[in-house]
Amino acid sequence: MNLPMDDIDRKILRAIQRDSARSMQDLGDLVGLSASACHRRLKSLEEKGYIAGYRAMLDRVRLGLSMQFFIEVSLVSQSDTTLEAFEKAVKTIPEVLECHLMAGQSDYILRVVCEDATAFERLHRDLVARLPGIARVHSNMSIREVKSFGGLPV
Amino acid sequence: MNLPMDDIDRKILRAIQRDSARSMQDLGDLVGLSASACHRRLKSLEEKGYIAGYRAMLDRVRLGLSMQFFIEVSLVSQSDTTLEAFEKAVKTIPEVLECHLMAGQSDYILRVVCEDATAFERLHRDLVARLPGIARVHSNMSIREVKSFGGLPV
DNA sequence: CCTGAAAACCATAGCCG
DNA sequence: CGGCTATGGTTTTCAGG
Repeated sequence: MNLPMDDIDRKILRAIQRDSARSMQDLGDLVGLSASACHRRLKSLEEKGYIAGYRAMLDRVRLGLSMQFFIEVSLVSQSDTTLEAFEKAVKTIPEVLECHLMAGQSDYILRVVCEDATAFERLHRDLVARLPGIARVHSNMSIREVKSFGGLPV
Repeated sequence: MNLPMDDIDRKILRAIQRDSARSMQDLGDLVGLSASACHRRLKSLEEKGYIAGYRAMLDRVRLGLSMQFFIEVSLVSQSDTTLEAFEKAVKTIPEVLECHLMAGQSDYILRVVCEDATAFERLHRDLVARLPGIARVHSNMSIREVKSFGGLPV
């Protein structure tokens, strides 16, 4: 169940994490297999849990979400209740795309997006108002996505 | 071409960014449309550039990439040549999933993944060796993904 | 702009090397 | 395990409201 992944499996994973809209025929051609053999491999990889799902990637800028921030948040305490309350609240805010609990000082890093400066002011106020237990907030704006997520190294 | 996006379009985008493997029939049912009408809407959204692509999301932990870092990098200078050399090099390192040029001090934030502490030591040395113009590096480890990317707010 | 049916296409299972 | 073939389902197109 675990390790038996060969070069063809890796090729399949590499291919579909860049573009999952290909036909089995095309995918097979790409990795050097017939469509049916390729399909069998893919199903097996899915069953073994290597594939978490299939999604459409939307164009952030096209949707008007041109600003992106990494916001560092420190909490007033690191008690379980404080952390749990914060984490529960953070999950309900759509502009917060991701939230990571960081090693070191029990800080969080949030990745947020919004339309423009006005929207960010609103969002910032909203975050401070709705997230409980905040001690410090520091916003870092991304000027440019130099390298965008293009898949895991497999 | 730009604004005419109604509630059904948004429902379609919300649905496919969570799961793009549904049939047109199911997607149509979900948004209250026949398969053909839904298909026409989807094609139109693609043509208008709202959809950047379709991808398989791989399971990071299942692939053994259990560690994740946000690495802050400062460069020795902010001349165009320094920045360009750094950015070109950063794109070639597979473990660097993303790289952002940050506002403020011409710093970068890199999101990197790796297997374990040993792999991180290797990767860290590799980064310092291969990325030109580095003045300072500070690695922040994510202990836990509190909220994982689940799509843009649309 | 939608629905519903027809046509083209594709995923998928069975069977044999 | 992989290839080939057949079939059922899905996407995609088209006629009509």
